[in-house]
Amino acid sequence: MPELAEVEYFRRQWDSGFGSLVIAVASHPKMRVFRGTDVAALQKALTGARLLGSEGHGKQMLFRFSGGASLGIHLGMSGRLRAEATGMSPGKHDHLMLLQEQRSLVYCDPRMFGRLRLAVGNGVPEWWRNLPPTVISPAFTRTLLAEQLMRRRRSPVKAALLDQDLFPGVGNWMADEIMWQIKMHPATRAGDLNVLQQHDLWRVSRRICRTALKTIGVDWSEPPKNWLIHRHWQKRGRCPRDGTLLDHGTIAGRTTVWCPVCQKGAAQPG
DNA sequence: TACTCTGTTGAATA
DNA sequence: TTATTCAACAGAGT
Repeated sequence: MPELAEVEYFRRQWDSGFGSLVIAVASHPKMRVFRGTDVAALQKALTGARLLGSEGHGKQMLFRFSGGASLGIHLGMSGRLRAEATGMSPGKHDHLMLLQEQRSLVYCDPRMFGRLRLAVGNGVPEWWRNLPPTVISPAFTRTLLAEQLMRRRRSPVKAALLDQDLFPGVGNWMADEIMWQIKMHPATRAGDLNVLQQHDLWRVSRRICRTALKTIGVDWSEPPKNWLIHRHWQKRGRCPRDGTLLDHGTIAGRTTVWCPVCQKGAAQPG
């Protein structure tokens, strides 16, 4: 589920815990989500610490605690965050629970492709430094995009959209949404875009990120009715623009949906 | 039963 | 060597 806006929504689910102490930490310490992380150290660092705030960057999140500890969370394919009333015991997939006086902050992840990590001491964690510019930031310039498209000139544009170093936070549905809104076949080679197409990609990807953050990211409300996302997982979905039966296939290793009429003109996959 | 999946990684391949 | 594709991870839903 979680792409840019979904991650932002889940990050806010822990806002109610800001300013409160973590009384105890419950975990499933042997689960895959803790790979590479010392769970005992994590429990020790967070127990008795106060949750100060959080930041998001693409699909990554950082939660800051008093005493200098930072908890990094990536939701993977099926991770979620929620706040529960106190007294709940962890469910099968609730791999980390931060117990506070008024609530419990829960990380749940059935498939465990997500990841939890800890940094202690003051300063920015090593894994939170040198992050690429977010799509909606001023540093995400047309020039930067053009350079990166040229570097990956032989790969499909869809693969470039899924590259977290270039479009942090963009995932499968957002990539398909962007390609559909700019009316370009997702298998188009990155190096084949002319200047106008590059500009379209830049402008539309920023607009889609902003709009998704304002809807899904705030309260899980629906993005605009005419977006492709609403037809994306329908078995026989039709293009919101022209009603054509949507085509689907695997591009850049991922399920991809596109309209064969308004997104034609590029090389076919395979 | 068999096949799907909104993600990332490291190995295999071109 | 460099860039891209693929299999693996693990569980739930169809």
